[in-house]
Amino acid sequence: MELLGFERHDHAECIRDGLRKVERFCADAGLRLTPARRRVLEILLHEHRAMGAYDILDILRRENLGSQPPVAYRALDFLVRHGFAHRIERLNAFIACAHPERAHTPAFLICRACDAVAEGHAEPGMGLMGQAVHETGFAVEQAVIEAVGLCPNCQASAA
Amino acid sequence: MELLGFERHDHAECIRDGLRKVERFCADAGLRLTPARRRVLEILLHEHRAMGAYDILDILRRENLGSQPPVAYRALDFLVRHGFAHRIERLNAFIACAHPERAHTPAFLICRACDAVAEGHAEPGMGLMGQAVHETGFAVEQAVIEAVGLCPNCQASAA
DNA sequence: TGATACCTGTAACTATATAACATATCAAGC
DNA sequence: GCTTGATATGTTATATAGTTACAGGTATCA
Repeated sequence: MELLGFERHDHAECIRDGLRKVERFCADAGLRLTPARRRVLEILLHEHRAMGAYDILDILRRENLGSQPPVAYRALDFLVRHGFAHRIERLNAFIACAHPERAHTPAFLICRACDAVAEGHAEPGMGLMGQAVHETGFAVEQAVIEAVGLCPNCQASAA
Repeated sequence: MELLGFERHDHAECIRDGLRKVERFCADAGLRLTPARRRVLEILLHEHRAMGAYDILDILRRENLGSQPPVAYRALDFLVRHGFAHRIERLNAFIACAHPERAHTPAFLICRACDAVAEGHAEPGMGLMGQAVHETGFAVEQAVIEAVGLCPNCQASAA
């Protein structure tokens, strides 16, 4: 499992890189990365945390990119559908994907103190669920794996 | 991983048994299983599926056990807090716990066709998340594991 | 250049969840 | 029994999250 999210990094480069990868992917796949969609992705990459649809909408509104909820939800739908962002069920929020270059089942570590979210990835049908799936014959199409707790930084602060 | 939910069973007995276990636990632990709480648990056991808070509230209303959202949410909070029910994040819904007798991390298999939900249990810190937790030092307090797909019955119907 | 598919704008609405505060009930110690 | 503190309930209002529906715009390609 690969992680990202609790460490410091060159964030400007990380945003540029994220955008570039998605632009590339869209160009190759014939997807339309329209201004609203691009801006929402940029916002998510920039904030680098899980954001509610209405938080995003507030920003879009200020920039005259739309004022009604569907604007945000449509852009988010697009990003999630194509794996450029993920929805965090536990938070009713969205976050840019940490490695959009390949398909994966994301697994999130959510810090309840600082709200940081780290994304790892898990093989579907592995570990925990693998056995259950095998026993019952359930056909998994999508998996939600989210852990809530304290990140290393907040554990240190608490102690 | 133990499963429950896609098979037929003696449901009347299953409700009685579920209630009895919780009554027993509350008596032992000095918890107050008040009429509203008891009734909500009974409803969840009876329906044997994930139900929204407002579905439950409708029933309570008909029975004069309360008419406003907090009535349902408080009862559900109590049940979830003590492990007698679980919240399914993916569905914004609640379901009676399949084995309230012992603490566990639930893992759900959610059928998108018939809405049945099967509950298994997972050791926290095992499998997928174990390695991530180890690598980062993240302290997991609670885990959400939910898979969406097709249950065996619905796969058969589809074919 | 017209058909088609896809994207956007906007109003209204539905669903889910919480805050706040007054009142009631319970259980323990005096 | 009475008081006290903790816990539970009733109720109004409000916050937050997400969808429907429909009119109109834009890109693409035959």
